[in-house]
Amino acid sequence: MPGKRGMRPSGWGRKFRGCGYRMTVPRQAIMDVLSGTDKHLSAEDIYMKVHKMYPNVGLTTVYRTLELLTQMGLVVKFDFGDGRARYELIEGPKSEHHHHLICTSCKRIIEYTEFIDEEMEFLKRAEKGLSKKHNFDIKNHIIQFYGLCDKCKNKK
Amino acid sequence: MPGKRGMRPSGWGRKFRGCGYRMTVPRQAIMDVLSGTDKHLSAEDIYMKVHKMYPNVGLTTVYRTLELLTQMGLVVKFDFGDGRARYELIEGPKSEHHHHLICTSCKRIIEYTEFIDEEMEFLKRAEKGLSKKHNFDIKNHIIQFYGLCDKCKNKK
DNA sequence: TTGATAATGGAAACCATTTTCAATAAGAAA
DNA sequence: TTTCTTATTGAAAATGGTTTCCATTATCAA
Repeated sequence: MPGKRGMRPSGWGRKFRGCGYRMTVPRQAIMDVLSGTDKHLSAEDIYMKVHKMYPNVGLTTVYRTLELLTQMGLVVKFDFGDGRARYELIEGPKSEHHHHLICTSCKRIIEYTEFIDEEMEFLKRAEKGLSKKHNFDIKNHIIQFYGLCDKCKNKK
Repeated sequence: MPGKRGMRPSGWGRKFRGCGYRMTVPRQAIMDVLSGTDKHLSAEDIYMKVHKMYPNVGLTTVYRTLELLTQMGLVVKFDFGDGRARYELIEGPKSEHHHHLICTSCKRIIEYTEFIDEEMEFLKRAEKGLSKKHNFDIKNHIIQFYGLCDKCKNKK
């Protein structure tokens, strides 16, 4: 007889309730999708994946939930310049801390996970200083490099 | 009789032509606006400023020019999550290298210029390594910190 | 000065995201 | 377990920043 009386509350449920929100089927489904991928998904991507299991969950709810998660600091919202936002769980089991190179010519996105150690060192100091000076509670960050990818730099 | 035969070509004109583009009145006006501010302006902001001097320049042209400048690597395009992009000249006379803190609750943007020295050190190494490994020609970067500003962290 | 064509502007189209609102469901209280 | 308050939802419509279309104009090399 595992568990004490009904189902073990999902870790996410606790998190939602802790912030004063309710845990619902659509929200659970969206969390499942987000924590089951290591890619940066658009709202529509997530909607389609959720839709397979729960066809009655609407796109509107996906947007609303993503906004909520972003505000709660659980999700990062990226803009790669192609007109639709991408979302990533900040610390999923599959996720690895990474950043992006963005080609300003062909809009290609390259992920990289190198130099995270050096980055950490710099960020630790910067975050500490910025938190104090601006009285700002830093929860997350993004770093994006812009330039020309190997294909585009040799064109023209 | 200053200059040699007509006007000295604007530095920007040379830059445009060097990339195979023409220098035009709207483009010059947009460059003037961009290099005359130290703020991150939206396309509409720029359009309105240009409009005062050249009322016949259209918003479409502003968008097109900003896209061109971004591709040329002269301008950075920011997304602060409020539904409209912001643009900044990378090295204007008034501009100082800086980044942003973004409050995920009230969407407030705080600019900071501190820790640029430490940043430089980290970036120099990262850029060198990333350029080599991914054969990517890095021209620019953005760093954004997300979290709660002083007002929002004490709410609720 | 001329001519090829890049650039422009206004209107219409696009499309990701948000708003509206009546119906539903989560979960605290009884 | 049932009740009740109200947060949440879904579908459709609205929004609004950005792009596309296309006929006209302007740049600049020859």
